[in-house]
This record gives sequence, C-alpha cells and structure tokens, in this order.
Amino acid sequence: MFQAPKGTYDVLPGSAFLAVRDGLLEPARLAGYGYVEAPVFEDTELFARGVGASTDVVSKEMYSFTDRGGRSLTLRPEGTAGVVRAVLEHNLHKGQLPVKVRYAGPMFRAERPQAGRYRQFQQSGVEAIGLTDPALDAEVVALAWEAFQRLGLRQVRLLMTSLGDPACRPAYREELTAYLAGLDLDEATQERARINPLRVLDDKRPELQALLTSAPLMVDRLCADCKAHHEAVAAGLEALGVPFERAPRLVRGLDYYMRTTFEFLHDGLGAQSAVGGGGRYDGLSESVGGPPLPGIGWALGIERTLLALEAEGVTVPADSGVQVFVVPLGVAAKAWAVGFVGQLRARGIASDLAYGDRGLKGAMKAADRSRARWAVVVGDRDLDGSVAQLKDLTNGEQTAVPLTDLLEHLS
RNA sequence: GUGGGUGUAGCUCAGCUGGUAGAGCACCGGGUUGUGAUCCCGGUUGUCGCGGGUUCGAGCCCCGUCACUCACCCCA
Repeated sequence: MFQAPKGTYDVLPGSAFLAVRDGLLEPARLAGYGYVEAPVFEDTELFARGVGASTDVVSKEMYSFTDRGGRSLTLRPEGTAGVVRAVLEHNLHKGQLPVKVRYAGPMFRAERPQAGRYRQFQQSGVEAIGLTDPALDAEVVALAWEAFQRLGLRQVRLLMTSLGDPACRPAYREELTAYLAGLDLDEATQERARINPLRVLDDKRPELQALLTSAPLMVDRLCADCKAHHEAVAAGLEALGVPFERAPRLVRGLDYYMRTTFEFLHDGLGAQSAVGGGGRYDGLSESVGGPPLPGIGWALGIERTLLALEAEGVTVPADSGVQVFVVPLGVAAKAWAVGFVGQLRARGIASDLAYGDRGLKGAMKAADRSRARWAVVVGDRDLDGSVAQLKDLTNGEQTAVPLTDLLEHLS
C-alpha cells in the first residue's frame, strides 16, 4: 500500500480546512485585495535571489528539479517572490498604487516534519505593493489580526519590530557581529553569527539568551526615517485597536524583510508556535531584477491555524452537508427520486438520496447522518396517490404532501 | 542533518514471568414485512509495521530496517 509522502497529509471530508483557508482572507477581500494565483513552481533563481541564497529555506530546504528543457525549477517555498514576479511581469505596478492582492495555496520545504510543520503546507497570504506609507503597514497587520479574531481565536499574540533598512542596518550588523565575537559561543552558533548575526538574537536556549542580555538592538540603532516609520506603524495599530508587543529580538528567516516585521504566535501549538508572519520587503523587487518597488505582506499557516483552533476548542463549521435527503422504496420510487433530487439541486437546494438499495431503516440512518433537515420518503403506494411523506428530522413530525407542492415546501 | 518516543481491527487502545489475538467506538444486519437520532440482540474487519534471530512455541526477548511522532535547527 502506498501512503502519502513524508511530511504531507490529506484533507478529508469534515475538515475545516476550506473555511480556514478562505476565512483568513476574508478581511482582505473586504478591504479590496484582489485574488491572484501564481504557479506552484518558478525559476529557481527567483527564490535564490529573492529569498536569499544564504537562508536555510534556499540553501537546504528547496525542492528543485530540472525540467525536460534543462531549466532549473523549484516548488515555491513561500508565496511573496512569485506574487512580486507576477506583478512586475504584468506591469500591475504601473497602474494605481498600492497593488493589493491576496492568495492561498501550497508551499514546499524539505524539512524534518513535526507538529505543525509539513513539507507541503498551505498558506493564505496578502501583499500590498508600491507604497512605503506606514498606514498601509498598519492596515496589512490589522487584516491578519481581524482574520484570527473572526475565526474565533482569542489567544493569538502579535509581535512587532523594525529590522531597519540599508541606511542603518549594515552599521548595526557590524556592531552586533563585533559584540558576538566577544562571546564564548559554540561552533554552530558562531557559524550562524557569520551567516546572519541577527538570527542569533532569537535563539531559544535560555543560557544563550542570558549571554545576550546586553546585546545591541536594532530598534535602538534605527535611522531617523526608519524610526519615524516604525513609530507611525505602532500608532496606526493603536488607532485600529490591534494589540501588539514590541519584540526587539524578533528575526525572520527570509532575507528580503526590512523595517516593519511581525509575527503572530499561539501558545497551544507546541514548538512551532508561529501561526503567521510577515513584514516589509522594499528591496525585493530590485533583487529579482525589477525596478525599486516597496511592499509589505504576510502569510498565515493554515495547518497551524487549525491547530490553534483545536487548542482553543473553537469549532469552525466544515461542509454544511445537505438540506434534503430522499428515501425511495422500490424501483419506480427510485426513478422518481433521482429526478426530484435533480430539480432540488437545480434550485440550489443541497440534496442527496439513499443509494444502494438498502432497507428503509438503513436509508433513514443515512438520512440522519447526512445532517439533512428534511427526509422525503416515497414508496410505490405514495406515488399511486401522488404524494410523498415529508419528515422533519429535527422533531420527527411527518406529513403527506402532494408531489406538486413538494418543491414549494422545501424552497 | 542530530537526538528521544511509538508502531496490535476503520478509530482510541488493552494484551500478565513468552503458551493459538481482545475491549470500546465505528460499520452492517435484526428487534419494527414502510421510518433515523435512544434502547436491546447478533455480525464483519487483523500479513500484531517489515525482515531476520533465539525458542518446542514470539504481539511480548534480541538484531536490523521502515514508518509515524516529539524536540533541536528552521519557519507558516
């Protein structure tokens, strides 16, 4: 027997998957973010240059392959690079700004699976491209916050900081590197300090955090523009009523982030506690060969959101099932039932019928499990009298209704 | 890539110092020749993850292997 490949899973009937995927984007839809869908695979270089060759995501987690034309392609490890590519390719940035888009779909990273971490995982995301207006940062962050709230989550925390920009980050980075060089670090940590010193700051180990208490922080070294932007975003969030915590050691694993950076955490998930994250990526367009084009966005993890809902005991309605279930008795009734269900569905009434010629008792059980409000029981003796038995499954009351009036009763 | 844990029915699990595999739920049928959700009765489902070894005999002990899982790392 085959089983789903390592790190993948199947969405099965009864899952809240669709409701969560679309629910996470509902506030964005209401805010004018149009739907986009980019390919699941792209030119490998797009991710190498966009996400950053030194990141873990690119250097050891990409699913890359060569196609029959000799091109190097990669299953997308994240959504932003592809969306920015699509915006540039179709010149959307030459129209009115900002370009506001939303998307959802599978991402791929070759990591060791664990709770809330898959090799094929799903994200819902938004991007607002073309402006550096801090009010836009606040809107984007608030859209994610609202999405979690409207799904019923109450224990999501928002962490925010600023990563500076090319005017102030290089000097800070040097300062931090010099600071870290003065510490007694193990080999693996030294290597990380060399590749991306900022990442050492959010190491989970308490003994390392103890060493870092006096480390210099980016938020204390922001240039005037970055500082003004950062405070304007904070003011915007306060105005929108979105609570956040300042997290000066927050770091993201994708190179393109700068200035506003944020993460949504949930404590009920185990070690993978981030349910979403994002930030500003003003340099991304240029690094993939486009014009200067600022942008900000986020991606929320659908699987982790499902875990968070479970942890909080919140049930999100899955498929609603059918409203009417028809139970035919006998050959003539079966033929009538097939036609009648067709009429119901044509009117937009979700309906099903008992297949498989089971006994009446079994068919009624099927009706019960379909969660239908109404059962329509029809046998040859009913057809002879041109009636059907209409049963309200919520209270068990049953009445004979003329066939000609049946659609009326169920509409 | 590095550690730890676990693999028995569709699901959740029990199975004693080694002696021919169980429960609950689910599913199917009957009690009601045309009525579900409750109740009662009956029934189906297993290469005990896989391969080897020890033994008269292995679900149980040993070795290997695969899968799943949790954590590090990283991130959604």
